[in-house]
Amino acid sequence: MIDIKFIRDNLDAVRAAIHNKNSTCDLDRLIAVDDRRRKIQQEADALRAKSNELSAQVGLFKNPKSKWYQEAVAKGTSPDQIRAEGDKLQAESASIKQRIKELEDEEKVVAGEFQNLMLTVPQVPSARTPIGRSAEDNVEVRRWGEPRKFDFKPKDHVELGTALGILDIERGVKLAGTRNYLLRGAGSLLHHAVLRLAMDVIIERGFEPITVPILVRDEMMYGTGYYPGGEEQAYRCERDAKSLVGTAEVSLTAMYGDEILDEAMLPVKVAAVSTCFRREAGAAGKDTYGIYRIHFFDKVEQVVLCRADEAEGEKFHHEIIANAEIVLQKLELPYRILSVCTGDMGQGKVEMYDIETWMPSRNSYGETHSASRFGEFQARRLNLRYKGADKKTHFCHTLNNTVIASPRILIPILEQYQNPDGSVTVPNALRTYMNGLEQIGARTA
RNA sequence: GGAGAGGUGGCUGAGUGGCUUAAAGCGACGGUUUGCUAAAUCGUUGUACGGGUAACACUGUACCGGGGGUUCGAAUCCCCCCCUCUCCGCCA
Repeated sequence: MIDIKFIRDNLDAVRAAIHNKNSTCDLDRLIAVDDRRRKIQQEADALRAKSNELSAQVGLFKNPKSKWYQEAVAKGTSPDQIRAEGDKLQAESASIKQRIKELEDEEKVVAGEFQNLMLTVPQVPSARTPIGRSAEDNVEVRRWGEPRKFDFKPKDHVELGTALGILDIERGVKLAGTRNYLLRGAGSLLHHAVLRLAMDVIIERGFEPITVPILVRDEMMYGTGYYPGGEEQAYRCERDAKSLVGTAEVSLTAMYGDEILDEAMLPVKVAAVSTCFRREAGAAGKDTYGIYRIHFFDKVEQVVLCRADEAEGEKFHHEIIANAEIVLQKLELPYRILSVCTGDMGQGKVEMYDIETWMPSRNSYGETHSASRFGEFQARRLNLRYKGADKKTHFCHTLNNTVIASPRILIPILEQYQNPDGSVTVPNALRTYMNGLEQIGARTA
């Protein structure tokens, strides 16, 4: 959500954002509803003021203990006269109440529509964000590392993992349906090793590790911008009005919602490893092979809450991207960074970069990380604020990025590190997390 | 899951229908006093949305966990929900 005042003052910029982000937000309707909302408020406020005034008077007339009453009696006014006067005012008050009631009913309807429209207004993207319709218009920023050139016919991760007995998709599907899997033995160890490495890196970079709920109240989904619109993508537990998160970003970002932080607490840098649940509705038939697009996975996520300062937000954006790069570089996996275009970035984002890691079986880079900067979009929805040195409260700015998501990252690991005999060399950086294991499969001796 | 007790400003805590624009204290901020620290003393002290202004000032409304209701008038009475605590039961 962005500031209605900002919207009214920057109609052109918002209109452009709606167009460039392929948003269906009806800006004209929003402005019309807001106009009506303000009119109603003004009228109702005036009536309420009048009503309060009358009630105060009636109070004096009806309360024999009041100073006014006692003075009136002392002056010779009879209790009957006072009561009659009070009844008259009371009748007048009642008629005003009737009109207030009507206005309030309309206010409720209008405010509801206003809220719904406000939730659909996109954040204005940064000036350097490329304008485009879809993922095809994303712009590559830089690359690191060289994709491996194989002198034998490389296998894909499913062939490798199944033959090694570390990946069992069939039984995963038997248990839980399509897009499910089992990781076994060294596969499971590899999965945990990657997460441990990522946690160690992010902690070393100054982030507080936090264990968070992954089944959260729906309002956290609204607060972080996943709802409305993303309900189909999430597993909702309707009878509890809660949802399984698709990322720990939700819990980490909403953690301080409805609070006013001391500026000295900022920036808040937190990270969590959590299981992530995604229904992948609408993705039927897409990436059905292997463990690329699956219903559950584990992810180390990093979140920064900082002051409402554009430059500071940009600084932290670079920082959280660098954090993810450190992990990939430790794993010696080639990757590239994309500046995500307006049409592909999501309504709440100011700026977004994806990191794609080289996946031999796709003969291309595949998305493994996503780094977003939201400005105050999420903070406004979450009512997440801080008190600044200027004594005023401001909405925080929020950012987040993947540190590592597994098992998707196992795709490039298995495929890049495979050997001609079908074994897989364990990346150096992971060996300490796997009891020194150097190779999965064929004998090392 | 059962029974009970609660939820008031940054914090503690009064307030059971109208002299409450939420007492008092603490904290914070500002002034005075002071060789420094401490103490004393005086004052200020929330949020949101409107109106107003160049910006202040000023001003209206709402807010005592959330939402409804009763009433001319609700922190206070009624209903529903959420949360916390205590005891019991169950349990990794």
